[in-house]
Amino acid sequence: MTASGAPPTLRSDARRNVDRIRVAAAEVFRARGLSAPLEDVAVAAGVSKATIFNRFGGRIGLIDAVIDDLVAKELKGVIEQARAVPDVGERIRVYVGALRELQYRLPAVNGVLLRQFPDSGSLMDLCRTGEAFHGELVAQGHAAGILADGFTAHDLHALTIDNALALEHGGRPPRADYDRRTAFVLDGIRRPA
Amino acid sequence: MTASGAPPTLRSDARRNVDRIRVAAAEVFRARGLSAPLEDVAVAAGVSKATIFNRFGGRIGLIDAVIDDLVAKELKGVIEQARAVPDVGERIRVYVGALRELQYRLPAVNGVLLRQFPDSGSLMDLCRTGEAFHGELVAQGHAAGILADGFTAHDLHALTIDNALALEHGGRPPRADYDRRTAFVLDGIRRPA
DNA sequence: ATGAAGTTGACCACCCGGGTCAAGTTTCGT
DNA sequence: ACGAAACTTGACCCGGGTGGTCAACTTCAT
Repeated sequence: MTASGAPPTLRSDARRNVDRIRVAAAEVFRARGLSAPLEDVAVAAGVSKATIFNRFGGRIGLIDAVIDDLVAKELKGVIEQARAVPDVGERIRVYVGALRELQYRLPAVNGVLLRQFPDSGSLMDLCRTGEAFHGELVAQGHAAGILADGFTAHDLHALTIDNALALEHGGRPPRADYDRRTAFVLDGIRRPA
Repeated sequence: MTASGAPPTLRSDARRNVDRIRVAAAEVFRARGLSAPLEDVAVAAGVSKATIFNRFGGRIGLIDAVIDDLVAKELKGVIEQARAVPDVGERIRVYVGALRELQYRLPAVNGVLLRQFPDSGSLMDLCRTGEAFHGELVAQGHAAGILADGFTAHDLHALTIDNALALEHGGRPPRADYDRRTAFVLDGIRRPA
């Protein structure tokens, strides 16, 4: 049942503001993570903070409204990209590399991985999707015998979490350093030849 | 020249409080890191927060007063322990393992590695000591040809920093998981056979 | 033009920790 | 024992950041 108490259509100015806020939130969250001050989103949208509360109910509502275009598409893209790789070893390398690249490029994704807003259903769903794929990938890796003994899906997840924390609280290292370290990480989790 | 404006000796109650605060600070910092509320240190010492300011001037002074017994000894111990290992590969493994163990066991050490209080000279000195040893170790590792190509002292430092951030902001994983991941880290930075 | 929808700036509450100060308490020399 | 200096303390202020609210004003739609 649809809520019947609210008017079915918004007034034109309200609709315009909703759109502006969505766009602004996407920009601000993209660049500075999901914890960026709502005040800044409001300024970027050219509205007042109160309007965000009026239209979205708060940060969670706003995240739910933009997470799909912001993070879900990119993250799912990385997973699909990896799934398309036929060789298991290469698949794991592609996935870890692409995910780390995404974490570097899109701070918002770290908010998802870190479950920064457990009250956001869409965020938690997305996080679970990622985690499920980790399970899949690690199972395939062990089946093919190319992962280090004892390496678990949990370990893979911890890898991404630790990287998210490092980026979030430690800042981004130069890209070259970051990529080099990605290679060390990958070497550490594969079975020694 | 010694400051002549201040009385050379403290009154007995003041001396007692200084000792109590030092002990309490060591305990609290040890268990909860160098950012633990001074209020908590005061309570543990059975004095008021203001007394800490009277006696130590603030957090920095307090850190300077306890860092040696708290962290410096342990950290230098790890370095000496590693230096005593004859084989280079083993030396690196011992050092990384022992340092990670220390980071897990003693949150205060992470505050040092993260340079949480740049105004504390003793803290910064200690941090530099560690960094210098990293340089030494990596140079030896490359000379012996047992480190991965392109691995730098900076990378080793980043490894410890990232781990510090993960422990600080992500909490401690079960010990078994942590140790297993230590092994993956080590495998990732050594030259493939 | 009018009333409802919508917006807004200013405001409140909260939490947290660093830091300060007047007033009260303890020590110590005489 | 007593007075002054040393010392401690609770209560206070501050800044910084965030979620959230509301009366008054503006804009839209009919």
